[in-house]
Amino acid sequence: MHEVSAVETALHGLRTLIADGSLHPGDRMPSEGVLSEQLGVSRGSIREAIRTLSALGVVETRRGAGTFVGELRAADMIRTLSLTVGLLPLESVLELYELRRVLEAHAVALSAARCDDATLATLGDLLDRLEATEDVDEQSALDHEFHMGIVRLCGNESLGSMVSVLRSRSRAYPVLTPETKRVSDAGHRAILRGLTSRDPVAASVAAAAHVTQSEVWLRERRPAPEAIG
Amino acid sequence: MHEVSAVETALHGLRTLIADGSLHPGDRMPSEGVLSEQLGVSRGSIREAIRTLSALGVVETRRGAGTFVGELRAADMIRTLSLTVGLLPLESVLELYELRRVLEAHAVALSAARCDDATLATLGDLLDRLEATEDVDEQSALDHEFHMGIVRLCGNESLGSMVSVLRSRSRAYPVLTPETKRVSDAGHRAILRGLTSRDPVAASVAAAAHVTQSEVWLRERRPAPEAIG
DNA sequence: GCAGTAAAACCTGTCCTACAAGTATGTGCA
DNA sequence: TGCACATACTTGTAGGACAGGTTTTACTGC
Repeated sequence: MHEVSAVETALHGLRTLIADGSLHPGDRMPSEGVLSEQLGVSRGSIREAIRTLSALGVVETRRGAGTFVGELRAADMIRTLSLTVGLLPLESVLELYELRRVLEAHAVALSAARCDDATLATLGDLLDRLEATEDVDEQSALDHEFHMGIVRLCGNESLGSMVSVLRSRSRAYPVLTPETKRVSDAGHRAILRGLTSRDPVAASVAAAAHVTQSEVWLRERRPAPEAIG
Repeated sequence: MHEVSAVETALHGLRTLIADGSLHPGDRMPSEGVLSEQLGVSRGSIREAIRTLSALGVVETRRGAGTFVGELRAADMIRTLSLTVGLLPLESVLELYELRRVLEAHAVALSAARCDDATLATLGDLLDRLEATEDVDEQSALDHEFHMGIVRLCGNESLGSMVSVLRSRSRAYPVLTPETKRVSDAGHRAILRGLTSRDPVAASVAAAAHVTQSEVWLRERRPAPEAIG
C-alpha cells in the first residue's frame, strides 16, 4: 500500500468536519494554523486542501477574516463547472447540447406551469428589443436574459444552474447571422406562446427545437470560439 | 480596484496555456519551478492554482513525473462533482432527483435503440442475482451495476457521467426493505423489457417511474445517510 | 456611561529555503 | 545488446518570515 499524502489527510479531515455536523453552512472554520496543528500537516498542505474545496464550491475564503463553509447547495457546486467548460473542445460542446436540450426543455415545461402575467410581459419586452437591435453583443445578452429568465422560474435551482452552465459555453460561439436570427426570433416567440398559454408541452417542444436548431447551426458552421469572460 | 492575487495570476496563466493551444490533452506541463519563474509568482502559488485545476478535472499530477493536461472531456469534469455531492443535505438530494429522473430516463431511451443481445443477457443475469440475494451491500452493488450498465450504452459520456454522479448520492440512503425490494425488482424488469423490445419510450417511462419510486420512498422514510467511501 | 478611536491580536496571502521521495535519463560495464 | 547504477529532475512536505487585510479589545475623551 502507499502512504496517504498530507493533502489527502487534510482534505479528509476538512470533509469530515463538515459531513459529521461539526461545521454548519456559513460557519467559520478553524484558522489554517489551528487546522495545521489539529490534523498534523503543514499549513501549506491545509491551504491546498482548502483550495480544492474552494474550487468545488464547498468553502469560501475571505482574506483576513477566515474560511467559511458554503451554503452546501447543489446549485453552487454545479456552478463551479462553468470555470472549466470554456476549455472543452468543440466535440465535447456538441455532446453537451444533448444535455442542454433535455434539461432546458424540462425546465421550460416546469416554468410554463408557474409563470405569471408580469413575467410574461417582461419576457415579451425582451423579445421586442431582441428583434429590434442589430448589435451582436446586445443580441447575445438579450437572448441569454430571455432564456435564463424562463429557466429561473422552474423552481429547481440545481436545474437552473445546470442549464446556465451548459448555455454559457454555447454562447461563446457566434452562430447568429441576419438569416439565422429570423429563425431564432421565431423560435423565441414559439416558446413564449407556450408559456403564455400555460402549455408545458408546447413550450417544452419549442425549447427543444430551439436548442436543436442552435446545435445544427453550430455543426454546419463550426466557427472559432470566442473567449469567455 | 483591488490587486489581482498571485494565485489568480497563476490560474489565468495556466488556463491560457491550455486554452490557446500551447498545451494539448495529455501533454506534460512545464515544471512548477519553470512556471513559477515564467508567471512571476512563487511555487506555492503555482501549486495552489494547479490544485484548483486538478480538483476541477482539468489537469492530473503524478508525483516525481510532472503535471499533465487532462483529456478535457466533459465527462471527466462532471465526475469531479461526485466528491462534493456527499456533503449535500437531504433537501438538495431531493432536488437532484428531478435531474436524475429526466436524465436517466433520456439515457435509457437512447440505450434502448443501441443495446445488443449479449448486453441484454448480461443485464438479465444481473437481475437474476439481484433478485436472489438478501445481502444489502450486494443488492446495492448489483443495482448500481445494472443501472450504470444501461446508462453507459447511451452513447453520450457526459450524460452517463452526470447520471453516475446523481446516482452516487442516492446510493448513500438505504431505502430497500424486503417489501420495497419487490417493487424495485419489478421496476428493473420493466426497464429490461423495454430494452429487450427496443422500445425507447417504454424503457424511458419505466426508468422514470423507477427513479420516482425511489424518491417517494426517500421522502417517506428520510433515513439517515450512510457515509460514502 | 457612551461613542469614537487607536492599538493589539488574529487571519489569510505570499515568498523563501530546505529536504524527502518518486521518476526518468543517461552512462558505463559486462 | 542488455542490465545496473548513479544522476538529474519533479513533485510532496515542512517550516519560517512577513505583508496586508479584518476583527476584537482597550483606552481615551466627552
